[in-house]
Amino acid sequence: MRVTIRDVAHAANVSISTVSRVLNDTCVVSEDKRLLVLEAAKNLNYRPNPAARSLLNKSTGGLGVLLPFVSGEFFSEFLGGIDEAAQKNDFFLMISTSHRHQDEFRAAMRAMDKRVDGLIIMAPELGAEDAASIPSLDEPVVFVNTNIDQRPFDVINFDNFGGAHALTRHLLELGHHRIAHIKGPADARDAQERTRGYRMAMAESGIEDVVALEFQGGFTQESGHAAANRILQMDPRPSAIMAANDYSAMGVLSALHEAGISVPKDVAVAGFDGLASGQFTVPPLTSVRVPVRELGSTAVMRLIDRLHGKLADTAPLRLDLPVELLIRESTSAKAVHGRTPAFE
Amino acid sequence: MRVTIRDVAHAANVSISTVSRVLNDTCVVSEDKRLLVLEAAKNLNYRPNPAARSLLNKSTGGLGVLLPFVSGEFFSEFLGGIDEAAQKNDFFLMISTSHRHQDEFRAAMRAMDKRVDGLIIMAPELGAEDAASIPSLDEPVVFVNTNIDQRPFDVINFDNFGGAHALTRHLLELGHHRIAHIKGPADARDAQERTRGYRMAMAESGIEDVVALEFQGGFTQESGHAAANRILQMDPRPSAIMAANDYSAMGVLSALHEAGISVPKDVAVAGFDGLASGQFTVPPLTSVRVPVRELGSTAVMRLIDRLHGKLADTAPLRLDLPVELLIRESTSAKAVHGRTPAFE
DNA sequence: AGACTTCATGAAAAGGTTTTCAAAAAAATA
DNA sequence: TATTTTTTTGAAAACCTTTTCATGAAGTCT
Repeated sequence: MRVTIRDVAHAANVSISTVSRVLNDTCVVSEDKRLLVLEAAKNLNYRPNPAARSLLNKSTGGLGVLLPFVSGEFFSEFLGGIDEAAQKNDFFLMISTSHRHQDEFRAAMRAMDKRVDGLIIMAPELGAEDAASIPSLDEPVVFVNTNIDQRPFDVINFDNFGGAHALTRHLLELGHHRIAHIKGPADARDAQERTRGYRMAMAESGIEDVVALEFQGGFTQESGHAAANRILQMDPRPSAIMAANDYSAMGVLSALHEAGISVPKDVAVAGFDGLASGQFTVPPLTSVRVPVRELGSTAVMRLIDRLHGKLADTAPLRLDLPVELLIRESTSAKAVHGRTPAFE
Repeated sequence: MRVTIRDVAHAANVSISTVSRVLNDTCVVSEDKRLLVLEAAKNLNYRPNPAARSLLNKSTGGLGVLLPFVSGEFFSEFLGGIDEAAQKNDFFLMISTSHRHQDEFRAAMRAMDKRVDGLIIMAPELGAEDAASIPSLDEPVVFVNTNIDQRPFDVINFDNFGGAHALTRHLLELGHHRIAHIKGPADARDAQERTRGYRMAMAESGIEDVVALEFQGGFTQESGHAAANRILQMDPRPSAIMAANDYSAMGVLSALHEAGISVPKDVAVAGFDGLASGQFTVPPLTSVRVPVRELGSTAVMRLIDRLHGKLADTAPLRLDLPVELLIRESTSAKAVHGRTPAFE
């Protein structure tokens, strides 16, 4: 933090206003002074102080991203989509994690406040009552993968319900009746939607007593592994397991393998998210591809449109991105001896 | 950007100095005024402007992270380690990607400049000549997974050479002689080190003509897949393939599977990085675990120590984090019918 | 009680930039 | 040439804090 605009002005023998004008080319300045300034700035390695600048501008050129975790394939792809879109539009990125905790969430909000021009928030665990108590910020916010109804925010989600419904139907059509379901974190809205899709499909097939088939999980391999072991102890053993996400499903595969149970011959397994690594499990995992990368880029574009005032009096967005059923060998016995799912 | 410290001062009927003192509790102020200020600030929902603050302080409370990509298991875990350590120390995080491009790298450097107190840079493709031309910043920098010699920066790397050497020896000890090697990006220093380890181990075994066994890859599944197909056309076919990272190795597995070649019976396969998803490939992938999460947290801690001036006149750090050989079924035939690698 | 120290408080400067406003210089018009 | 218009330039205000300095009040000591 050394060389300032004054130094450049002095070196070029002009006023600081002129330097500012040249560097932002905001006005016409005579060619000779222009060159003088440019050279002085270069020689001194002058780099404007963004703090001073944004104090006037009231804009930082940054976007804030608040999400539960930063690692894991799901969040990582999401960030990739965000990063790409942000970079293309010359915004820098500030990133914070909540770990699904209220207090970390609030702390992150506070930290982002006024350091960025807008926020993208993914907080699936955010309930209606929490939402009401969100500290109000001055920046526009786009919520993703979050159920926020009562506030005038843009919201972009996946069609979790539809995906889970289609996936459950797929299992039913394969002839499965006793389909166990490993749920996601109890307070995560996306997980709840998936469970809702499962229940609906089951109910439509006339299978009512579904609660006994549901097991609590936590979107992690560990929880999937543990739940699978409990499922294996049920007396009429379920012939299929639908996990709320791919990580849980991988834990299930691992537990079944340890127990010497063949997939999908003895038990079919399905996940949710369509992670790339699902292609490489044994057997490759049936899942529902959610366009998580696209979610990131769409959110950025929407946010930037808001920032540019293009959407000044547009109604808040409610968008559910479509999902896609990925049928692989963990459910579809016929495919077991076929080739690996397409490798692109 | 509405309510300022003036408004609070006015509401509490004190001077702005007093408000500042209360909010930062930097001096003693009488209890009655203190309460008045606190209440006014709360009522008005006052949140200090970080730009104004850092203009005085010359500190932002942020760390910048510059890395090739933000998605993918490797970078994702790295970010996880960084995030955890940064959050614990109350630093926010600014993140940029270079995509291995010089110009994006420079743009990111410029964007970070003065917006953060220090930088963590991962730029494996940065050569000696590039390093010399790094735009000089005022903030301290810790380089990770980057070969920078001639500058007084802290540098933390993995023992890529040692890991590759050990992995190659493992294959040699299994009786393989014709071990093909799929290299990483030509300009990536970490990839070069891995190739060096491979060559050294081969040479030590008296295998000299190693160049014919080397194939160019790019750290991606696609490149591994393509290279494997070329390897399969060699006349005395190699009995083992050592890829420069796990993603390439997964591409290899995929190509071998398509060609109906059994792993490890016909061809043994090994990767590098020890990604979690390597547990789930068919068969599970032998690899070298690099402590990438730890790399992130170590870098943060080192950087924060520098910021606090604790290392004022300490010599720049040169640290190679130890790596660990992970032997799984893709190389070790005996394990093929054993159980899945430990699931924790 | 007087001199001196401690304490709480406010005024003002500083930090680095952008931008408004006015002045000066140059060009154009009569 | 005198006057008006246009163009270029610099001075200063503004942005929002923190911090130094000075002031006045309160407390302490002989």
